[in-house]
This record gives sequence, C-alpha cells and structure tokens, in this order.
Amino acid sequence: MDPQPAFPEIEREVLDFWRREKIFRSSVEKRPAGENGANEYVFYDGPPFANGLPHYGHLLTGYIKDIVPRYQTMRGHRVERRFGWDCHGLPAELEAEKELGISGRSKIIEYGIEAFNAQCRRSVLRYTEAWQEYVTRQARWVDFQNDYKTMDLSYMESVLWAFKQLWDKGLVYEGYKVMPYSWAAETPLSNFETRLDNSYRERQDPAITLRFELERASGEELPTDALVWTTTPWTLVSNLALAVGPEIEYALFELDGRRLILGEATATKYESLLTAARRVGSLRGEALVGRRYRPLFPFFEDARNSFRVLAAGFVDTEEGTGIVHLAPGFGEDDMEVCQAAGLPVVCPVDESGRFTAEVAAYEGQHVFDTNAAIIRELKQRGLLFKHETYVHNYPHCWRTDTPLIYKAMSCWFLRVSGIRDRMVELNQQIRWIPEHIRDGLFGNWLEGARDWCISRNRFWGSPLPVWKSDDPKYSRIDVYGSLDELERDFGVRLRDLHRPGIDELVRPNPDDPSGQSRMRRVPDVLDCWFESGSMPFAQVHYPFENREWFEKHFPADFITEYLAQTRGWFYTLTVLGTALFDRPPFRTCICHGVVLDENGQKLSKRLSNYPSPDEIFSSYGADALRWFLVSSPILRGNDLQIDREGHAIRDVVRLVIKPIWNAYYFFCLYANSEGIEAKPRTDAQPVLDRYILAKTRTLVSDVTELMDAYDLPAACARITAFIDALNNWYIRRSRDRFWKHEEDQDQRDAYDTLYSVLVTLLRVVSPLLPLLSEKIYRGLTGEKSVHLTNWPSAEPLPADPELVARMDRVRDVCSSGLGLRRSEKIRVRQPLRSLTVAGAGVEDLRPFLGLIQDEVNVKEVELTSEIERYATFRLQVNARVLGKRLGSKMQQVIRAAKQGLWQKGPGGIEVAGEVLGAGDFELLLQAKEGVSCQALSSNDAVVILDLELNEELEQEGRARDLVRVVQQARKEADLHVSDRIHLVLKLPPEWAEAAERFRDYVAEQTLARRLELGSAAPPDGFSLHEAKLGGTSIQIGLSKLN
RNA sequence: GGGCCUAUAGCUCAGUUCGGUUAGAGCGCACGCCUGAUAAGCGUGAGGUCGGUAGUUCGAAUCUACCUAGGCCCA
Repeated sequence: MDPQPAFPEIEREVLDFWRREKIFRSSVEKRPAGENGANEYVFYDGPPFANGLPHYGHLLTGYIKDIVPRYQTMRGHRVERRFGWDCHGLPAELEAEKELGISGRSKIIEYGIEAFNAQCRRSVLRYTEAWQEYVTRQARWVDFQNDYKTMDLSYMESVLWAFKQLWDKGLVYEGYKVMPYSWAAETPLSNFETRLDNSYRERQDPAITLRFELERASGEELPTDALVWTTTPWTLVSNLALAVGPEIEYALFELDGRRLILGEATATKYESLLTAARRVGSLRGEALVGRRYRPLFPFFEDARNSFRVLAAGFVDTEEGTGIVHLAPGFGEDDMEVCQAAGLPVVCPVDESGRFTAEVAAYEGQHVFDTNAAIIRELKQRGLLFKHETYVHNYPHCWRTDTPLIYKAMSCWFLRVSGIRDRMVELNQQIRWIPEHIRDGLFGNWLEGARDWCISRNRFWGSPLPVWKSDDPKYSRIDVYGSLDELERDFGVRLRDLHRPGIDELVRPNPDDPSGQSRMRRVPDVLDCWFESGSMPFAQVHYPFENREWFEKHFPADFITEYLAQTRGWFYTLTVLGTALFDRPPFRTCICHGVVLDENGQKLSKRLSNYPSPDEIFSSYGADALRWFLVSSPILRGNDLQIDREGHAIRDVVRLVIKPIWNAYYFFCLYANSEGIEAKPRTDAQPVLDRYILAKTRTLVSDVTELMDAYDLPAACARITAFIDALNNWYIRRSRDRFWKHEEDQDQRDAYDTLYSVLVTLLRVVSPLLPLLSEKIYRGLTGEKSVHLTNWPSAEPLPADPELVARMDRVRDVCSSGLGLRRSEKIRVRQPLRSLTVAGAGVEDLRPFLGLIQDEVNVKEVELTSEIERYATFRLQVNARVLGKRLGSKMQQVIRAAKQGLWQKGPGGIEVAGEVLGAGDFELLLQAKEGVSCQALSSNDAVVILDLELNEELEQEGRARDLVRVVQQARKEADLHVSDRIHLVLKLPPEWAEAAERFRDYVAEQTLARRLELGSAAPPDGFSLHEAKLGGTSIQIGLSKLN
C-alpha cells in the first residue's frame, strides 16, 4: 500500500469500478419506493443549457446535487436522479446562426425555418458528451440514460397542456410590450442583445423643446403652454399624454402674452430664451395632473382618456424640462403609465420602420426620415420653442449596425399579477438556504412580480398553441393543449411540434359563414423559461402519462441552483406551480453563491484567471474540489474566491484527504504486519478506546443533524475536528498498542476500535468524499461499496460525556506539560522524574496517569489538591448572571475583581461591597512567579514539572536518542517496519554506557536480534549510517536478518 | 435611485439568533518539537481601531439608526 498515493488515480479506479458494477443503479434500487412513493425523496435536476462547457459554477451545483441525494439514499430513501437538457432558446439559435454563417430574422426565413431548426437541434446536443464526461469525472451520480430534453415531443406536449390550462383559467392574455426593435433585421431584440459589446455608439439626434397648449382653466386669463423636450420627434405623431413628477417643482413664466410651464430646476437651460420673460409663480407637479391639452396631431384624436397630464415616478429634471411626452407605443415607461391611466396603445409603424396608413401624412416613410418634416411643421405652427442637436449613446442593432427604435410588439402574457399574493403565501412554506432569501431576494421579487411575457418572436422553441382568425371581422381564437386536440381539428397527427410543421396547420374559420377566413397559428414560440418551469410535470409527460406518479412527486423535496435563479428557474417553477397546482414546487432550496477569482473578479476564459477544472481533477482530484467548494461560505449564498493555482484545493488534500488516508494507512500497516483481522466492535473498555468511540458517537449525531438542516459547511467543519481528535490523539497515543507483537485483549481492543471508528467515519464522509471513502471502505471491509451501506446510527456507540470531558482535561495537562518542557528547553526524549497536577477535582485524572506519563515522558505523575504552593487564586465573576442583579454596580465589581480586591467571607466572596454566592463567580488559578508551573486552559489546576535530572534519567534519555537515530537509519536502509536486524553501534564511552544499561530497551525498540556496542566500526556488508548526537558523532551499521 | 447580501489577523473565514470580563480557526510567516504513519505529523509566537459614526445599555463584534466600501439584482 502506498503511503503517498496519487489520489486522482485512485479516483479513476473507483469511477471505473462504479461504472462496471453499476453501483449507482444498485444504490437507488436497493431502496424501495414504498407504497405510493412514500419512501421516495424527490429531487429535481435543474436542466442546464448544454451550449458550452461546464465551469466551476456548474461543478459546484453538481456537487450539491450529488451530496444531498447520496445522503438521503443512505438514510434509506429512494432518490431518483434524472438528468435534463435545456434545448431551446436564443443562445441555441445564435449558435446555429454562427454555424450556418447567416444572421438575422429575415436571413433565417430566407434560409428556411425547417433547415434552420434542424441545425439548432444538431447544435444543441454538441456538448452533451463533454458534459457527461465532466459530470462523471466529478463523481456526480445522475441518470443520463433516462434523461429528458425540453425538445422531446412528450415534453413539448405537456408544455402545450400547461399553456392551455392557464388560458382556460384566464391567466393568459395578448397585450403589448415595448421592446428594442431592429427595423433593418425586422426583429425585436432581447435586452441581452442590446447589452452586447459595441451595441451602444454615439449618434447625433435633434433635440427639440415644444409648446403643448393646455386647455384653459377657469380664471386663467392667458393661454398656458407646457414645455416638453424630446429627441425623437417622429414619436410625437403618436403622442397621447404628458407626464410630470408629482413632487417636482415647476416654474411659471409669462412671455409675449402666453404663460410657460417648465421644471424649476431646468429653467437655467432656457435662460437665453427667457430673458424677456417674467417669473409669475410656481407649482408642484401634482397641481398639473389631470389638465387636458390640445393634441399636436389629429391622427389619434379619438383615443380614449388621452391628451391629459399624468403623474409618473420616472420623471426627473436631469434632462429636458421635467415634462415628458408619452407615446405608449414607443416607450416602456410611456406604455406603463398610459396603460395604468386607461389609454390605448397605438403603434402606427410597420415592421420595416415605416409609418402605416394610420398616419396618412407620413405613410410609407421611414420614421427617422420624418424627423425633419415634423420639426418643420411644428415650427410653422409656432409650437417649436427651442431646436438643438444632441449627441448621445444610442443602442444599435449588433447585426446590422443600424440604430434601434423602441416599439410595442404584440406579446402573450401570463397574468402573474393575478396569482402574486398566492405565490407569496406559498413561498412561506419553502425552506431556503440561506434563510434570508425567502423574504429577501426571492420574497421581494415575488411581491413586485409583473405579468410575464411568455411569447418570443423566434423559431426554435415550443410553439404558442394559439390559432387566430386572419380576418378581424370574424374574430376567433383557438388554443390547443394536446396532440389529440390538434388532430381532431386539423386531421393530422404531428410527430414533431416544432416550427415550421405546426405552422402548416391551417383550417377554415368555423365562425365565418363566407368560408373565406382561415385559422392560422400565431407564429411566436414560448419563452424557454416557461419550459424550465414546466419541468416537474413535462419531464414525465404529465398529464398524458404518469398522472399518479406526478401527484406523488410534486413538490420536490430538494433543489439547488445559484442565487440568480431567483429570477430564473426558482421563479418559473413557483409561477407555474402556483398557477397550475396551487402548490409550492419545492420544499427546500439551497441557493448558492458565485465562484470568483482571487481578486473577486468573475471567472473569465479570456483573462484565464482560474485553473481549469481538468487540471484540478488531474492534480488534486474531484473529491478535493468537492470538499473545497461545499465546505465554503458559497453554500450560504456568499461569493467564493478561487486562486489561480488552486492552492486552496491543494490544502484540502493536505488537511482533509491525507489525514484520512494516513489513519487508514496506519491501520493497514500494522494490521498486516501483525497479521490481525479486526472486527466491528464498539464495547472496548480501555479509556482511549472508549474516548474515541464516544467522540464518534457525537460525530454521527452532529453530522446527521447538520445534514438534515442542509448545512454542508458546518458538517465539513465538524468532520475536520473529529479527524484531528482521531489522528492527533487517539492514534498517536495508542501507537504502541498496535505493535506490541503479542496478541492480548488490549491490542484486540485497539484494532477493533480503530477499525470500527474508521468504518463509521467513512460512511459519514461518503457523500462529501465519495471517491476516497469508497476506496478506503472497500480496502478495509472487503464489502462492495460504502454507497450501498446505510447511514450510521449513533445508538450502538457508547455515550460518555464525562469521559470525553476528562480526556480533554488530560490533553490539556499534557499540552501544559509539553509547554513547560519547551520553555525550559528540555527535549521530550529526556525522561523527567515527575509531573504534578495541582487543583480542584484532579482526582478525576487518576485513570489516565499512564497516558500522561507516556505523552510527557515522566516517570511519575502526582495529583494534589494543595495548590497554594504553586499558584494564587484569581476571581472571575459570572457577568451574565450578576449583570442582571447588580446593574450599574457591575463595572465596579469587575474592576475590583481584576485588581484582586476581594476576600473570602462567611456568605461567599466579598468584593466591592457585594457578596457573591455560588454560581456568581469562579476562582481561577494563576501560576506563581519562579515556579516551573503552568495553569490549564480551564484555569482550575496547574501543572508542575520536576526538572531535576540524575544519571539514570540522563542515560535513558541517551538511549532514546539512540533508538531514534537507529530508526532513522532503518528507514534510510529501506527496511520494513517488521524486519529484524543485526545492529552494530560505534559509540563514544558515555553513550555506550547508556546503551549498555538500556540494552534490552534499545534492542526491542529497533527490532535488533543481535546488538553490538563498542568502539569498533561496523563490518563490511552492513548498511552504514552516521548520526550526530549531542555534538558527538556515532556510526550505525545494520543488516537484515532472516 | 431601490432591494438583498457582505465588511472580524497578511489571506480565507467562524463567532452576531439569545449583548457579558482577555474575539477564535485554517492558511501564510517566524521559531521550535517529534518521528516504528516519516518526501508525513505536532506545537508556540508575532499579527486585530471586529468598515465608520452616533445611540440603547452597568456592559456592544453582537441590538438600533445613519454613513462608507464591495458584490448581486432591479430601475
């Protein structure tokens, strides 16, 4: 067995074994689903979009998605894990465009939707293999065979079903949404596209300030004009309202027999035009709200509720006049304010950016080309107050490099506002990790939820199952929720719901007696987020199949993703879960943070500011990365920084993985050389065994509790603390019990206990270190797999809190003793005569004297309650108790106690005029000056070392030094720990004397069957070694005996 | 501009629910120890205005208010 194994190689071996033996499948199938799935733990995999390779974020999510189900499986539940693929959406289309070398909506139509979608289908599966490799390499167990894809016919049919349900419930409506629009590509763009690099560039536009004449109010002698600023004159023909800020101050001027209103703070911009004007007053915006004004143009004179001043929160005085012109068809804010005031949306611009017949005067002209004519006309009518040019950053179409316009598009909405309150209620039933997400990030988002535009003017996605009459005279809308329904009306059984096949389903409008009009599908597809939220039912083709299954598997017990999915998957699941089933879609959700580089920057391929996952896998291993990620605060929703060289992951190997391996290696080394087969047993009586067994018991119960609370980082921390107790106390202190060469009960106890503890530990860490634990568990037990075992129970392990407390005290005594040696500069190999522990209750330590002797290397340990010789008392008041009683006197008491101004009195301790009774204080020890003595950290006892040496002690110290250098020589000679030797030592006289006196000890410790001491050099054929001891040099010769 | 999160040692983070005297851990650094787990292991030390200000309190890293900086999201 290798003491320094290459963990990545071990990992590959285990992965291979799992694959060959189908361990994952067995682990799932071993647990019964129970009646009606009662024993199942339901996990939903958030489908990733496979259009690119996984990065640390995905790996982290994958680790969590593995750990929780592994744990629940060991707890006895059946946990199915199906992989899902998100296939639709704009990124897939963009990738296909790139691959085909075409760009833009019109080009796609020209190329052919069928061929285009075929390319999308090919492209979207391109990375699935690479994903599978990564996921497998990270030791994540998930079913790839039985996966689901959002582009599967069955999945899409379920999505149609959901749409129809929502339609039937009145939760779907057609409306408008203002979007960035490229008139050159004849397509709306997503926000994401307008944020692409270089989409904003400088552009010069006219900026004009106009007079809008208000209707005269009673008592007003002069006509009043509101001054309005705009950089898009072409939108003025569609103006339906003005907006002011209700809190904003407006100034009133009089000029040439008319009054002017503009924002107080904006007046300086118009100074030159107002020199002849007279300031006549001011008013707040709210005073203007409701005033009517004369329309600039006649085109929409009849629009309901229009041509009034409205209040709007978005208005400010940074630019313009503080009075804003509203054209609801061409601005998002405009539309929102107008719709709230009951105005219609008018949008007289066609797909290519030209005015429609609704604007007769400019029909057929491109909107940008009409700016000049519109300005000229307004000028002629005397309405132009100021005319400037304005240079600003303006968004451009990233494909055609033409300036975008904002334009209302017909869209299909899900009426989220109608179920918002219920979503907020249901959200209270979800356990969020971290907790604050519930009422913070997610809760707030739900409360502000707006109607969701679920249609996309695109090609590759689930079709909107809506057919409309092509003649508004005989309007009719049909919505379909299944292939059957489609077949019934169109007589065709579709094998694929994608465009363009589904677009070809056309039929006569049944409501049209003339038989001329046709029912045609609305060409949009659904937002792919709608599909992600449909995943709980669509993955099983509900309700067409698996009706009962779904009932038992919704909501999920657990899901996890990163924080931003509060706006994505967590949200869409909640919307659809509420709207369709009136249930929260998941019970527990871990919301993890984002992986950043060492400077807090986003990980970026371009900057290559992070180590590649492949490198980490092959140098440190998947388990190290797993532990690094899930033990970190990223599981609590915070960011995590990863350094470029992966040092933090190397440290996991050093601090977690190696120590576990070392414990295992230690066990095997001696079990093999002593030929011992250990048994699982938890009833050993020696104190060290009882101690580590009791520690293991609390490890199990603590980790169980933490895993049940989904607190993975705390579980990791708990395990690390245990490993320290195991390696640095139990094993170190028990070492010689393992190589005593004579089988007795003590040795049996040691082996059985260590074996049982290790086996338990491995099961506890197996979800967190699945590869390492598998390797060791198999090696230790010969069983098939740790992942087929059950989660350990604390019950069979002895509970002994008193023993644990005492042992911790023993460790404290030893550490104080060793601390004294250090400060006295006496090496540990030098035996000392005695160590004394003085203090209250030290009798408790009596069973452990041998332990302390060994550890501190003293001949005798004495216990005494006579402490005044070595230490003085210090009063420590119990502030938590006393503070409540004493109030403001507290500080005086604390000060007096610290200064030692207290005494024992008849009723207790008297200090600063107060009497303290039991429970109000503790008396702690402070070592006196000049005594070689140190107080325990519990501060109720002191440790004293007798430093006086005699010749025998010195000689024994030398003998131990000799043993140590011989052991070193054995190691250099590559001997096995059990090899017997012939040892020859060439020593100076005083060392030879010591060696002679402790001859048996030296021989036994070094396994020397023959031992020669003296002044002769070792003969030929011996392995020769030199060592320096206390300034003199000695020679060691050894040869192996058979 | 709004919401949420974060701010503690050179670095990464506990501790804050429920206030208590001298604030902890790991890494790094320096020094030392031990070694029949050994190209390992262990310990000690230095290092802190607990982001700032004000308040509540006998007492604040912890509670409150305001501010500053960073992150994420929304506008």
